[in-house]
Amino acid sequence: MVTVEERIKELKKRGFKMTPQRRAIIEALHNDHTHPTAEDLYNKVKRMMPDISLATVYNTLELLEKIGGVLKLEVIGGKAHYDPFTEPHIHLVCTMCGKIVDVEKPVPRIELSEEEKQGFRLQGYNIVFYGICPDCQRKLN
Amino acid sequence: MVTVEERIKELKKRGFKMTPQRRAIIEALHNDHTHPTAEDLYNKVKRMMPDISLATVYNTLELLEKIGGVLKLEVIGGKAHYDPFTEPHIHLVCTMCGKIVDVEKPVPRIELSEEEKQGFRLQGYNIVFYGICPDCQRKLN
DNA sequence: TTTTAGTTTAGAATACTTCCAGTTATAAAT
DNA sequence: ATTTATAACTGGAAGTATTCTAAACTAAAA
Repeated sequence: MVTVEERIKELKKRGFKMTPQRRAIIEALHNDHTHPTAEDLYNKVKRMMPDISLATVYNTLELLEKIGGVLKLEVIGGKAHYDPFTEPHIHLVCTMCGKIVDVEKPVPRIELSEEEKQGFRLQGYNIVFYGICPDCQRKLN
Repeated sequence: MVTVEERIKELKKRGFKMTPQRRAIIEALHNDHTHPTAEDLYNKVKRMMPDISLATVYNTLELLEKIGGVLKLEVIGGKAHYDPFTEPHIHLVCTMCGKIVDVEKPVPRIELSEEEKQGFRLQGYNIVFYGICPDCQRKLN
């Protein structure tokens, strides 16, 4: 797991300025394993930094995404979730409440032949499982 | 590949009414292998049926989704795409323009252990490859 | 036919995200 | 330390995609 300091070092190395807002957002993201949305992070950071803007959270997440510092998960119901753990891994998504958890399992290696690639220059792939989480199963009864 | 008539029969069997709008939307969807958005379908159907409403397209797609008659793909950039081919298959998505194509390859079987499921009741899984399509590669030069 | 319950329509409402203009702060240069 | 140039921040407006609403309409059953 990459640390907060490593992410910050990477940003500086690329010539971006370090600000208290960025540090707070990166820390909040790294201390949160629930795959928070931008708004979740905004609410967390606002407790320590009441004047921060939601736009700054979006800007910082976009910046992190560009340098490979966060995975943006656009899986269900219009709200993007962010994952600080950027190594390839499988996600498990609840189709009722949208909750996302990581699956601790080696990602199966899937290769596409040249024909299957259809001329695309491949960048990677995602595997997402769908299901109903324990909480929502309980609500069904 | 399931036909338009089979989809319509399925809707009737479940007690839904058949309307010219629904038929037109289902036909437009089945004749389109580009994974259209709701708006794409709206624009296509409007040529034959100028008074149709975008809301009807959304309603019909939601209805189809409920009976398993279409796959809703929420992969990139906020706009849902719809796929009339509902057998499990791999998708290839362009990260520059959002284009989606099907991959003709048997879907690898991936099993999760009880521990890996974390109490979820599984419903299925998706595999999505990301890359840059031939058109967008050309634009890069 | 008549009935009725489901469907369509247009536009309003909502939800998430991006954009914008003015202000402020960082980091480099002096 | 001070200055300076530029990047980043803020709050609110704007932009998209989708859902909601209420009135008018219509498919299908009686």
